[in-house]
Amino acid sequence: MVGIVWWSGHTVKRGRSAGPDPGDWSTLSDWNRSQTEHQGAHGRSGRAGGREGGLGTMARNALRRQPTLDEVAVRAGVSRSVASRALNNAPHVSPAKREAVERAVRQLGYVPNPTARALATRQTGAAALVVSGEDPSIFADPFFAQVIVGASAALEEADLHLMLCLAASDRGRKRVAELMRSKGADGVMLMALREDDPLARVAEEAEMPVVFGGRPVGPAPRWYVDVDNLGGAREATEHLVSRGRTRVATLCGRLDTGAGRARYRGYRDAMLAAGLDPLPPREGDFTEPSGAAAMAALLADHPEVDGVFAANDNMAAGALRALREAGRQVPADVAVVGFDDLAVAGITDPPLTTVHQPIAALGREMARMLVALVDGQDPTPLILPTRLVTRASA
Amino acid sequence: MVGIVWWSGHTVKRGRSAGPDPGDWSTLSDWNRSQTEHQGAHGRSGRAGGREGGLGTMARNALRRQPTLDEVAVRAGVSRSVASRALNNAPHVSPAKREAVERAVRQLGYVPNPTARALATRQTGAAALVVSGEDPSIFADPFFAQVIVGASAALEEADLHLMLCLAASDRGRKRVAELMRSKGADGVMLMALREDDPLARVAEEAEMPVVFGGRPVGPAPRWYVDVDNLGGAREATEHLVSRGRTRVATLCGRLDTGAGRARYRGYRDAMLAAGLDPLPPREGDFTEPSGAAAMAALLADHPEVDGVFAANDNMAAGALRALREAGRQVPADVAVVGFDDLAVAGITDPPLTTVHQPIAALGREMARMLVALVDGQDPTPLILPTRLVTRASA
DNA sequence: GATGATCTTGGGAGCGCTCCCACTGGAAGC
DNA sequence: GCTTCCAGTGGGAGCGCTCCCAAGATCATC
Repeated sequence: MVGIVWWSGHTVKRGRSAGPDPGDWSTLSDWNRSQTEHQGAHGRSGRAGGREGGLGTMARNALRRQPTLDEVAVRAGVSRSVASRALNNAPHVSPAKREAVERAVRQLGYVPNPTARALATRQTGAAALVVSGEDPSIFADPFFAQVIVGASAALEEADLHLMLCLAASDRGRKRVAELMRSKGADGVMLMALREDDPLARVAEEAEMPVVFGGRPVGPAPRWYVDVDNLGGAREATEHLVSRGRTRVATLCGRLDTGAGRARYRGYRDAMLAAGLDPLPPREGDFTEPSGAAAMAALLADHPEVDGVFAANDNMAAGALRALREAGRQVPADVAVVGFDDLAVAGITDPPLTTVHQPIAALGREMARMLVALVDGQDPTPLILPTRLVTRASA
Repeated sequence: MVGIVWWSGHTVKRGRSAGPDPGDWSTLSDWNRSQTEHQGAHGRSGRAGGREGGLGTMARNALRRQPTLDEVAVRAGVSRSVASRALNNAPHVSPAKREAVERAVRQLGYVPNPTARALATRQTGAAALVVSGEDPSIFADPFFAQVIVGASAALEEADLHLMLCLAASDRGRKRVAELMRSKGADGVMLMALREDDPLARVAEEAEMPVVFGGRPVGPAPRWYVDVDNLGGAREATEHLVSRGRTRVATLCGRLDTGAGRARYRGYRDAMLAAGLDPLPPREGDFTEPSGAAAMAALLADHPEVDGVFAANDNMAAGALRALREAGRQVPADVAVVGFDDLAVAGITDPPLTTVHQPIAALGREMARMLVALVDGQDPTPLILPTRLVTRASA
């Protein structure tokens, strides 16, 4: 059996049958104690700290520690270099040794330590998805869940892990900034950035691969994936017009977001193209209550309205509720079109005609673009198509 | 200016004003090239690979590489040890030197390298949230988004990052297993595990802190956070009974999940306690369509039903739709109660009476429990209370 | 003023991996 | 037969940090 230096000067016998050695235990215990005392800036103490007086659990954990590549190499009768090459199936390894390494890996149950690998390669093997916004609950929108599903699948293909950062609080934003500056991830996907979000600048300064999800307001970033908000909104409005609606209004989303603005522009363009007067936008914040409020206000000011394009399904659902409460029939009196085609759209009464956007694809393409970027390629921005889904509301 | 060894035997001059040095550039370029050739098992090539012919960008990136703790120490005129202690505000550092280190950190824009720290401390600074299940789209349920919001906030307090793992595909499950075995995270939160999910065993074998979200079917794990499904379901059923409903059925969720089973049991208990006959459960899978289908089937077999407890809001929404299609009035003919109190519950027509469960709190408490575990404490399982929210449907 | 006790300090080993490089021996080319 | 080449190999430095330890500085105590 090989002797492995555990800490400076102390030796732990290894091998499956090696019995516990009191001397080593006390060493470990000392080490753990000092770990605990030296608790770092982040306020957590050492991992293996003194639960239930310690010896039993701690010693067991410590002795059964992960095998290292060195041990695999020894067992396979090769050098660490060869073992490493075999593991990463790199060239310059004879079939025999490759086989020996594989066997040793299996016997020892070896799993490479990703942290060590990350330190050596300067790649963390993780990509971060940052969702920015004041209110953490905006994230509760099922929209993000779908983005995540898509991104997760694409990252899985590239064998990257997904770190999720909800940059709502100041503290959260600071952590994201630090993550980027410290290169704690190989790349970042940035979503829902407001105008002048400082995180955009931090990302740039950190010179780290960044893909934007949704073109932010302002100058276009170099890499982004977006949905054809303009075209979708135009199509929605055209649909209302084609149904003979002439007094069509829009309940727009926050105009300091790219999507909110583009969807409003699409509405406006379509109205003008049809020779109709666009009504001034009613601004909401993409939530159901804001849609209901905007709709109520709209009805008060413009009772003659006969068609409504809402910036998303949540707001459309709110509009439907406000219309119901005002005694208007949908679509007979007022036709309503939403945007997103989330699950809600099928559940509302009446079911919502809405602009379908490929949300999971958005996530997937963001992730793929990021992977390409991390790989050193230079992908081009991408706009994903939308399509109108006709249901009962318009 | 200090000379820093870049790779073996080559030296790069450092400092803000150090001009580019052709010799070093070619070195870097060689290094990058070999990085690209040696692409590893994971199929991605070296990070800084040859985009746009290389020299410009690559050299700039490479030269402006992150300052290290050593450089901070040199600049502050102290040893690396002192710098490290100052940084982690550990004791045994004189105020003067502490100040000097802080200044150097500011001047250099130093950010500690989390990977190196992780390697040295054997703590990754990340916790994983694993969502298990065949279908990745189950994750699209807004439920998870809220769990994430809660967990994220709690992890933020402990300065841990959140890794999100959707263990849907075989590949995904394998990656999660490897993540656990390689200790790629300090702890894991496991959600939506089916009966006999192999990930549970892997987690145990990896001897890594694990908190279950929702008590899985089978023997209770040592650490879990759950919602009072039993009590909530009982309360929902009692509510229906108290409204004079006697032929009350349940549309239950998957009975191989802890929540599905507990909610069914709660219904059953309440019925028996009220001296009523529980109807055999109609099983769905927590989705809207499955709720509609189950409701339709129920109506076919038991047209006399006058009350329905659905295992969650999605299924309740489906039931509402099926009832509407069957021409039944809610709540006049059939009263409906859901479970979850998600956003849908307020949007359905009529709005849903439902059992509110503190989902964000579930995520938060899972994360807190995990942090405690990582800290070496031994927290006790937690059951969070539910409460009935009465709206129009029952 | 000598003897500890405590606080500060820097050196150095270690975390577990990757990758450069120098070296070997056999196949190919002349 | 001799170079030339290259697949195969192992040694060793390096990634950037933490933490042990021994030694020096400072202070209190008798």
